[in-house]
Amino acid sequence: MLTRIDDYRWEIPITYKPGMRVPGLIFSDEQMLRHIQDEQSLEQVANVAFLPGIVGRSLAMPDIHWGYGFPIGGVAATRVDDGVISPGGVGFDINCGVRLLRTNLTEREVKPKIERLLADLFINVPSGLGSKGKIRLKGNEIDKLLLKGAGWAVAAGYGEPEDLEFTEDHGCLKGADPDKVSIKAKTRGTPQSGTLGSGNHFLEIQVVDEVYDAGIAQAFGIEEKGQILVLIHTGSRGFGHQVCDDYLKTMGTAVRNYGIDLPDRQLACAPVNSPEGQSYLAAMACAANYAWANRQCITHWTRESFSRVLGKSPRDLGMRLVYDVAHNIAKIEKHQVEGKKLTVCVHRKGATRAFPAGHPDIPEAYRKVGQPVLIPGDMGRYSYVAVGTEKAMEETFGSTCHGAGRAKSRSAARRSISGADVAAELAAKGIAIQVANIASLAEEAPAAYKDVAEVMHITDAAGISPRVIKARPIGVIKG
DNA sequence: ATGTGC
Repeated sequence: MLTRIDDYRWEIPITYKPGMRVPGLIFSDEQMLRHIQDEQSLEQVANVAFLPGIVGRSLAMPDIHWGYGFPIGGVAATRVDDGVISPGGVGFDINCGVRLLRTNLTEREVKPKIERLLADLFINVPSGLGSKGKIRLKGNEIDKLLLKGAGWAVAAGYGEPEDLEFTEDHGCLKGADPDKVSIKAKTRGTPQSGTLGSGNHFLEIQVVDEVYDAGIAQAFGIEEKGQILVLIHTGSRGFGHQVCDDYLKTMGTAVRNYGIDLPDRQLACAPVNSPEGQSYLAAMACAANYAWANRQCITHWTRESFSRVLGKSPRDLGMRLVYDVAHNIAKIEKHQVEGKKLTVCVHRKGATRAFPAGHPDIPEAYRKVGQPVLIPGDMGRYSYVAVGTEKAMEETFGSTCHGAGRAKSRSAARRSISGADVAAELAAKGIAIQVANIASLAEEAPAAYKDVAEVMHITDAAGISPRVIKARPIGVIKG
């Protein structure tokens, strides 16, 4: 099924399955391929290549694993003129993403207070499955949040206007239309705004452990080993899930109405320019904005807790936002395809935008170095900051990986790993934890994930997102 | 990921 192009690129030829419109391209190496060879995820890469209007290649990042329709770690660009949009190419957790804060603090200052800090954060940042937040949205306030995203949160007193400058799309995707969102989605979303959620969502206090490119790190506000960072990983909670659910039904009907031929029902889609396609994009933008508002509120409470426990103002603590980037989203972007500038719908599902230096869509302060790419690992090992490149623009529509990728399913992890053992392992490594649900400790165990260092080795060597720094956790909040 | 499920 796979043809080796070079050490880090593997092709699924267009002839693999009749109906593929473009070849598949997987960024991986021999070692990583052993993890995925027997899974259905490669079949999903081939299936995505059937989508009407797909251009370039059906792409997969090194952290690819099986998902709904599209693989997680999949990227596909479709022509806006005559191509389709597919909710399965975005995922259930619309605008699941990562946000990184820098601080002036060092490990030495924080370590003695880590337990108090975690305890304060755990109370201040609502977390856990089905958890409700402390924001009370009344009347049509939810619609304003859906229209304005992170800007709503800042206007409501959660964070600083400067935060928006360092958020992808300033934390607000254009074209959001709350009228395209079901009452059910709004009902689920209203009490959950400003909550971390569960599963692999987390808030981590980390220490800079290795610096690969001091110049770029410096531009991002990361100065040295030992510096404290905060990484926040969450999405659009039940709201985005409901939006996805609603539109999968709509798209199921659209596939029949427009006579779209697909190898898998889960790839349900509609022409980008159809009423169904446009409605999904408008609802998806609402969910993206919900997630950005969510991460913005959590940022505010994080600053509050640090300030309270360390007895300094957030400004003195230097808790500036490095960046906030989505890894489950579809975006209308212009890309060079076979020598021509084309407007495409880039589906990034478990894939991070990685725009190069000079791109107008990245913050002015980073224009000379490129977009920060935030890659969470697992709670026992490390996470990375990388940077977007021109090569990513050429080869992957400006995209890269999004994390470690699971090595064991949730159920397999529960069967083979004990939560108590994980707690002991983390304690032995000096990593403090606060968990809403003890069962999630086994599911989220380091052993349930692949080594994110292997993933980053590939994206670095392939040139689509070179490493800038590595950070290790010293305190973890899990939903 | 998610009030784990039609």
